[in-house]
Amino acid sequence: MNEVDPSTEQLILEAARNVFLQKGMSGARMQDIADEAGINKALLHYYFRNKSRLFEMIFREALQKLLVSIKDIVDNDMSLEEKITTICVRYISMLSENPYLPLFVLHEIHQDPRRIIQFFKEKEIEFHLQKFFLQIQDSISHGSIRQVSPPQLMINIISLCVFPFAAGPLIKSIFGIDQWQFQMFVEERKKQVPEFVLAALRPAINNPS
Amino acid sequence: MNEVDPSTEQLILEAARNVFLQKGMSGARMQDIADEAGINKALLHYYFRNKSRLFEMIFREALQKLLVSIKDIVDNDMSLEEKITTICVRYISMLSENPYLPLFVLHEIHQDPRRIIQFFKEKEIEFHLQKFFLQIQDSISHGSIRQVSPPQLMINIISLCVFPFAAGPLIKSIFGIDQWQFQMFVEERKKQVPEFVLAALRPAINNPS
DNA sequence: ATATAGTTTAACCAAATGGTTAATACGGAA
DNA sequence: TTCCGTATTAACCATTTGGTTAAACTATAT
Repeated sequence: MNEVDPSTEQLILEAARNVFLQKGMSGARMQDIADEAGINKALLHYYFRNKSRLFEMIFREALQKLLVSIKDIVDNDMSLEEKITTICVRYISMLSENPYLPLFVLHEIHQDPRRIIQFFKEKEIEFHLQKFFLQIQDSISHGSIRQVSPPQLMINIISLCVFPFAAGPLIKSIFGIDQWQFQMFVEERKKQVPEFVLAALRPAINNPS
Repeated sequence: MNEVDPSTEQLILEAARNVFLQKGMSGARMQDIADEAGINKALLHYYFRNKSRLFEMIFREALQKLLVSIKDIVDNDMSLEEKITTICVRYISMLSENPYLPLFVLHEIHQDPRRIIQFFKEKEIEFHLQKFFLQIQDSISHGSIRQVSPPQLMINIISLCVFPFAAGPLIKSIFGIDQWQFQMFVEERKKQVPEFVLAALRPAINNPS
């Protein structure tokens, strides 16, 4: 009796996830979510007080998936080269299964940047970031990669992984390809992007002084 | 009498631009736009039949600015290296002055991908694209850059230029920097990105067989 | 069986929102 | 001055939308 039937709650969350990720907070209608879940609209308010709360659940979950998976990948003892390759491959894979994640999160953060403030207090993103930056600096000092600003490099890597998903429909349209060909294109990037980044980091040919 | 007072129409478009770029189609309220323009809500409907039409104007204009500036840059007789550098510098500059453009356009295309179909019929994007791809192929054959898929390379370049703007608020938050420092960061990218791309394209050191 | 607690629904409500209308202000032509 | 067409507004309307309520349903324990 005191136990909540998880299936309904999960059903709603699943439906909300679909609708919110597709239409965003302002574009989503509670009725849409109810329909998608095959339940009455009032039931949404029974489980989740209001639209904002329901949205919050989905947004946090999405932000989590988007940021924490980076943290997890970065936070281990691989070499920089291995790490970069792993980030790209795993991150592109994750996004292939959640292609709407980036645009959704970016759009909602843009709507209200306060949405992230609290988040970073909890997780220790900055800490893990610092460690990664140090590793980059070490590789530079060591001469194994060429001089580059760690934050710039990091944004470069993220850009190359994430942007194609945010721009999915545009890319399909420009290249005149369908969903399936797009997936091939993205699959190809799992090889291309790490190659590209590592090539960009290779120290220039020694000047023969 | 027959002449429309341009100032009011422009005033509305300016206001609509601000509001739509900030909040998107579904998040924008006609009242917001009227307020922003300092006029009555009915006047919006007098000049532009309805919300969709007004939105269409702004969206087309935005898409135009985002895509045509690429075309213009790509369509000249520079060397590939010059062209890449020019694209990055000019495109990042343009986006610095229109930072909301990417997220707005990407989000609205995602909402309704049909919005682009018509657009590509008019412009000859594909044609210019083909020319650019051929130039890349030539450079590869010529051995002046290493083997790389032209579409992948193109998406790489666009990603590196555009993504930081789509992720502006997120980047500020992660790095704990303010608007001004972010602008510095972006300014720095005008150098970093072309450097990065050209380094990635430099042919590998000859294998000494 | 029936009381009880959690679950689900149909019907309803108030506010927000896109859009309309009729009346008014304005500015130049006659 | 007096028209007359354009520009502008206040008031209004219909629909949508987030949210509420009270009743009905379900299952379990006694």
